[in-house]
Amino acid sequence: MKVQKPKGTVDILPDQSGSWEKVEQILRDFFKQANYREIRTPSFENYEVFSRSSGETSDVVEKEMYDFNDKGGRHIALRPEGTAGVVRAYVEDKLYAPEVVKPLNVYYIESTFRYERPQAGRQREFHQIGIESFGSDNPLADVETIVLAHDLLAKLGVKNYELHLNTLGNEEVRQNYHDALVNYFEPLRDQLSDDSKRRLEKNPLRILDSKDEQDQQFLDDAPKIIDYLNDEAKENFDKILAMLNQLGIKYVIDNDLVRGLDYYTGVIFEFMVEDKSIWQSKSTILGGGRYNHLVEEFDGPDTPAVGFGIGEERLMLVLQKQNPALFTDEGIDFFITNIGEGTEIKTVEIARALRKQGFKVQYDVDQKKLKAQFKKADRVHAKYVITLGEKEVENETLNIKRLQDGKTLDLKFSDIENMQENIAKLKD
RNA sequence: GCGGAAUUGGUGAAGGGGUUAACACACCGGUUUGUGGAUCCGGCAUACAUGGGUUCGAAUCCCAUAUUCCGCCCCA
Repeated sequence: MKVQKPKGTVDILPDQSGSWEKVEQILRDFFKQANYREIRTPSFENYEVFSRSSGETSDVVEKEMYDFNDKGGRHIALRPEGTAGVVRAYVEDKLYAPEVVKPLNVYYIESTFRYERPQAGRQREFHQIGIESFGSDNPLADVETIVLAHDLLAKLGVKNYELHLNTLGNEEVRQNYHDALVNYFEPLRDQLSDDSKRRLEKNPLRILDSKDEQDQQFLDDAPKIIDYLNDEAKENFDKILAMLNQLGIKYVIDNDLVRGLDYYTGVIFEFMVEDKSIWQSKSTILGGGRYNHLVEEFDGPDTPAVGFGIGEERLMLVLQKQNPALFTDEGIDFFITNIGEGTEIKTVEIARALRKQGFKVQYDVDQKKLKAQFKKADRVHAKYVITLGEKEVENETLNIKRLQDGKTLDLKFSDIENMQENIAKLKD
């Protein structure tokens, strides 16, 4: 039977998985330092969880949802982004309960799915890393989220990133702006693309996102949200900007920034990376913002929230260029070669003793010739080779060779118990 | 969802209708058998993405399908 992975999926092979582990470990440690704890939610949800939260007219819902009917006739979708499932869990599992400390801070690292035409850096199954903070409407919560995003990228070694900021105001602002857009576009209806005609009904904000040439000509003169901010929204945005200034975090205000999902309500942001060796133009690797009504949308209590998501594949692509140290193979500490009658059990015993001390140790289960064992030791990048022959077993000696320079050292079996110290006797 | 290009062994690939599919790297074995990364010798695709078709004959031509890559849309 000929097997092939489904379109748009990838295998992360052992040569690559090590760097993924390292990156994820850095992320987990970082999140925990800020007291964000992990949340794990299902890979699939009822279709409505995503369609309602992301917006019926969003591209994600209109054409990228990986959905199907299961054997029980339920309309299911694989998650296209991380936030909706977390919000669903927040409501369903009653994390809004007073005994849960607020804000409730969570992070996730998970597979995400979009039914799209694959390309480099775009897959049907990919990985998203994100954080969400529930319960605070204070601008400091927005700042904390942005600061974490900023510091995380810095800690990972990402360079040349630029923080883009915009605000969608609050409910009143959105309503006024919505009306302004409708008033502006309605007379032009006949000249808009079919997509935008539909958007005009359902979500005029998304017309601004249109790349259709037919629509483009009208966008420049369309109302700008910045002109519709009321005092409260303006004050809120200004507070955020002021704090970022005081913290020395650089940003650019981007009035055209409209994120692809409909649930955002206040500040929205993207971290874009420019690296000509990867992408022609700037690419977003992290995006997020405030979404104050999603919890209510799912019949939970009025709960402000803010968060961000990172595309792990894109992050890895950038890190491969910008932080190659994460992609080196450190190899193992000891490779034990053995030759001669009755040496294999002692080999296993030594391996176990060394592993118990935390060393990475391997021996040749194929029991090939000594030369072949040495070759294998080279190939797995072993630092030291211990050679165990009948002579060594008899005399209880340990013959150690450092592959890097060929220097050798003879120890006793009893020295194994404290290898860290004894190996240091090998002089340079 | 639309447009374009590709697909030969573990890898990089040559070959553009004629019958042992070149070469290189990697790997395996040997180089007199207890010490690696060198040299030398030998081995390594009944097979050219899959399925049809044209032909006396196809990896080479045609069609379909699959996958990958590039661009658009959009995004992570």
